[in-house]
Amino acid sequence: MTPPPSSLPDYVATQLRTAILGGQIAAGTPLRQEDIAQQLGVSRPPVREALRLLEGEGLAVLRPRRGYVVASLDAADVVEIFGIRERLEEHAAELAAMHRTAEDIADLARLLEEMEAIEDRDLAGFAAANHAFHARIFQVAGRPRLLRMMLSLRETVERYVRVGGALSGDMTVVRAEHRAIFAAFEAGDPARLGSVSRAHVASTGRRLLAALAQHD
Amino acid sequence: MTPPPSSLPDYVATQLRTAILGGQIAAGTPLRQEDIAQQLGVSRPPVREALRLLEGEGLAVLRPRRGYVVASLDAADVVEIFGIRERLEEHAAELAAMHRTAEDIADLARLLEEMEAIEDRDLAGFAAANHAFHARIFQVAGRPRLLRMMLSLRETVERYVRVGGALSGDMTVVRAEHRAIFAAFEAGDPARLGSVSRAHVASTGRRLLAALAQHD
DNA sequence: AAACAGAAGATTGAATACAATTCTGAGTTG
DNA sequence: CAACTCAGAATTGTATTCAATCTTCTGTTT
Repeated sequence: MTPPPSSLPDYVATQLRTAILGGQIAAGTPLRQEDIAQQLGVSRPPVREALRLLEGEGLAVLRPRRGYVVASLDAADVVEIFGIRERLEEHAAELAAMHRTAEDIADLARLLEEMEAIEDRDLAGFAAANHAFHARIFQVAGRPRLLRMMLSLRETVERYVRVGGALSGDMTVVRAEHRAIFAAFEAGDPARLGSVSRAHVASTGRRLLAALAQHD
Repeated sequence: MTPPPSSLPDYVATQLRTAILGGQIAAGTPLRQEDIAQQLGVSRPPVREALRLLEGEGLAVLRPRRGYVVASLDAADVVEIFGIRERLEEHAAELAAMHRTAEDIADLARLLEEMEAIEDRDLAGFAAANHAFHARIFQVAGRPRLLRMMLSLRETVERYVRVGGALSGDMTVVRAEHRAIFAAFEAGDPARLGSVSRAHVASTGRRLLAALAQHD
C-alpha cells in the first residue's frame, strides 16, 4: 500500500511517526538525534531532516539549541483541530456528493459493510475500517491538498483518540452516523452529506474531549 | 516585527520564501543546493533543511535524487486552495465576531482607515494593508493553527495574485467588501461576518482565476 | 544547609568530506 | 542523418568531523 521510503529522511520520519502515533513515544519526550540515528542505523543529518518534516506536520516542536520534543496537545488544541476538521470535512463531503459515480457508491457500500462486520471490541480494526471509509469519500472529492491537510490533522489527534479511548463506548451512535453518511452519499445530496459529515466530526470531537476530561 | 531567524535553516528558508513569493524564482525552477549555499554564504546541510521546510509549506517539491524545484500551481490548485480558504476564513470570522473586544474594534477601524487612504495604484502598499487587516481578524479568533494554515495557503497563491494582477481593476468592489466585513465585525454578528468574509475570499478567487485565464 | 559559581560532559548546530546516482555531451554505429 | 552508447561532469544523498551552546554535577561560599 505505502511505497517504501525512497530516502533515509523519509524512512526515519516514517519510523518516528508511527512510534509517536502508536504511543510508544509520549508527548514531551525529547527526541535525541544521536539516539535515533544509532537505533535506526543511520547518521545524524538524515535524522535532522526527518525531524524537520515532523516539525512541519506538527508532531514535533523545536526549541533552538535544545532539540526537538514530541508535541503535546491540550484541550484547546483539540477544540481547534476539530473545529477546522468540521469545516474541511463538510467541504469535502459536499464535493464528494457532487462528483460521486456508481462505482464510488458500490465501493463505499462495501467499506460500510466491512465496518459493520467488525465487533465493537476490536478497536484497532474498527479504526482502520473507519479510516478507509472516510478516506474513500475524500478520494471522491478529488482535492489532494485538502486530503493531505485532513490526514495531517487526523494524525495529530489520533494518538489521543487511542489513549483516551474515545472510540469505545457508544459505538451505536458512530455506526448510525456512518449509515447516515452513506445514505446521503448515495442520494448525492451535497448539503445533506455536508451537514451529516460535519456533525459526525463534531460528535467525534465531543467524545474525545469528554474522554480526555475524564482521563485527567 | 518578525524576529531574526534563530537558525541558519530558518534564515535560508526565509530568503528562499521571499524570493519565490516575490517572483524572483519562477515556478519549475530547480533549486540547486550548492548555488543557494554559496549565494547565502552557508554550507549545504542547512540548505537541505530549509528545503524540507519549504516542502512542508508546499512551495517546493522534491523529486528523489533529482533535487527540488519550485512548486507550480495550475487553475485546479487555485480552485482548491480558495475553496479551502473560503471555509477556514468563514470559520475564523465567526470566532472573531464572538470574541472581539472594544480594543479589537478600534484597531480594525484604524487598519481599515489606513487601507482606505492608500491609492489604487499602490498595489504593494494595498496588499500589505490588506494583509494586516485580515491578520488582525484572525488574531481575534485566537486559533494559532488555523492562522498558520491560512497564512500558508495565502502565501502559496500570493505570487500568482501578484503576477496575475488580480488586485488591480475593480478596487471599489474590494473596498466595499472590506467595509462590509468591518461592519459585521463591529456588530459582533458571527453569521454575517462569516458569510461576508467567505464571500470576500470567493470573489478574490474568482478575480484571480479570471486574471490567470486572461494571462494565458 | 541552601544557593550560587564554575567546570566537565553531553547535545545540538554547522561545515567538510565522501559515495552514489543522474544528467550531459561527444562519439560511434545502424 | 538519427539514435544509441558510454564516459565525464555535475548534483544529490549520506557520513564524518569540528565548533558552540546548554545541561548537570561538584565544590565552595554565605
